[in-house]
Amino acid sequence: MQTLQAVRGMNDVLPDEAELWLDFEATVQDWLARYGYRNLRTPLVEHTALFRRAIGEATDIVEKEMYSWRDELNDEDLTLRPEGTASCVRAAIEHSLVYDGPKRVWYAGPMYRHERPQKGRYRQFHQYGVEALGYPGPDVDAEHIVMCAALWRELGLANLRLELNSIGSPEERARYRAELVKHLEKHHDRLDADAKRRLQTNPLRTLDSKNPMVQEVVASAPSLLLYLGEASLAHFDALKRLLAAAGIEYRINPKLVRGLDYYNLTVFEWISPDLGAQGTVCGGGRYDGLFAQLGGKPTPATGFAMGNERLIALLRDSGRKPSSRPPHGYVIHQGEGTLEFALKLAEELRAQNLRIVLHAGGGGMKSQMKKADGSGALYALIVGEDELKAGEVSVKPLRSGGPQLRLAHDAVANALKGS
RNA sequence: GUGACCGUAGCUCAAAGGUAGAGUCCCGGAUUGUGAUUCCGGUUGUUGUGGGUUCGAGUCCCAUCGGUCACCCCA
Repeated sequence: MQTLQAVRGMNDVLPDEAELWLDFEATVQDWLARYGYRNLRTPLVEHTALFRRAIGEATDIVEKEMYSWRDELNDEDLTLRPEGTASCVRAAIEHSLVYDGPKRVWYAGPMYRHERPQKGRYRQFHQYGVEALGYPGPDVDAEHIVMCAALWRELGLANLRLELNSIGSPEERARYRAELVKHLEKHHDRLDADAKRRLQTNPLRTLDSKNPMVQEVVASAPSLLLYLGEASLAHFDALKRLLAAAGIEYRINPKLVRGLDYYNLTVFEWISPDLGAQGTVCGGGRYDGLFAQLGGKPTPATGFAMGNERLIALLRDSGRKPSSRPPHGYVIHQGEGTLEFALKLAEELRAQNLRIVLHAGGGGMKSQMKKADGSGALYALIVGEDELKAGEVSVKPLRSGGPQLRLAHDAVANALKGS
């Protein structure tokens, strides 16, 4: 029979690696709590219309990357979420979450985009997302960037750089867009197919093209920053002042536009030089128009998301080992009636908050000792027929050179705790 | 979606068209109740899959699936 494999671009995380994930998740969740963010959980599946309206019809995500299907049972068009912000805003509107004031929330979980997998890019990937709903900024914009910097410090990631831009209001962007299209059309013969197609759909995306020829055309284009009005500039300046006061280094990148339509004003990305072509580990920005666009009351908001796979890859490459929690004891049993005793002993010890592995699967003394060693346990707890008769346990240290002791079964817990 | 490179034992890798191997891991034994070290022995497999060329294919060709990296895109 042909064996089945995981779906392309969707990966198993085996226990050795999963331990690093657990450490990462514990660090992130503790960090979120320290900033006063609360968890919001939304379904992985949403109506397709949500993403079409939130992310934008002309974006790559909506045009070609969504896992969408028609649920014939209900006559509904459904989609596996390609990102988390749209769901958060939908939930906030649906449950009037910001009715009694703004809210800080976070979400986590898998996202799905049908792209060709490569380093740092998978069809199922995982994000932590942070959203400040109902805050006009720029104070929370600064908070988000400052808290990112704190997390990188805590994770021991020193090599990340911050790129920052303001893309203004929709009106300012529309005026700029018209000028940019004029400029690009003057150099029409030097544009590649993508850039030509985007003239109609999404010309701003051409700004961060990697094609050298297109880059030359873009380099001579007017800067988006020149089209920002007074209010947008004031917001941007205030953010820059707050970052300077917090000692955050950044680089203004006027070509940073981001791929989702809902952004306005602040946009930013944290980028690692150590991840190849997919260097962005975290990105986000302000999306003041999204609530209204999804039918809610106009509500300012801002947020960002980080990619677990990419951050964990950096942790792994930096030599980070998962914190190990080896068993305190591995219970070996041999002889008539010893399993019953061993089972009770293991439960007693676990009730004392000790990590105890009870040997299963039979085998001789020697092979059980080997399993005890391989488990990483600090002690082998041996129950043979002699011990059974006396109600005792032989306790053998496996990691230190101490002597093997023979203890009453109810004295074992203290012996293990004392180590 | 496009391109380049790569698929051999659970893992890391050899075998330059002529009998598929090593290390590691795993299992057993060296005092029938004692691990990790040492010694001895043992299983590693439809060479990703399907075709083709050839007396003969792990090796060459085609297709397909998968991996890696890049384009594209973004977390």
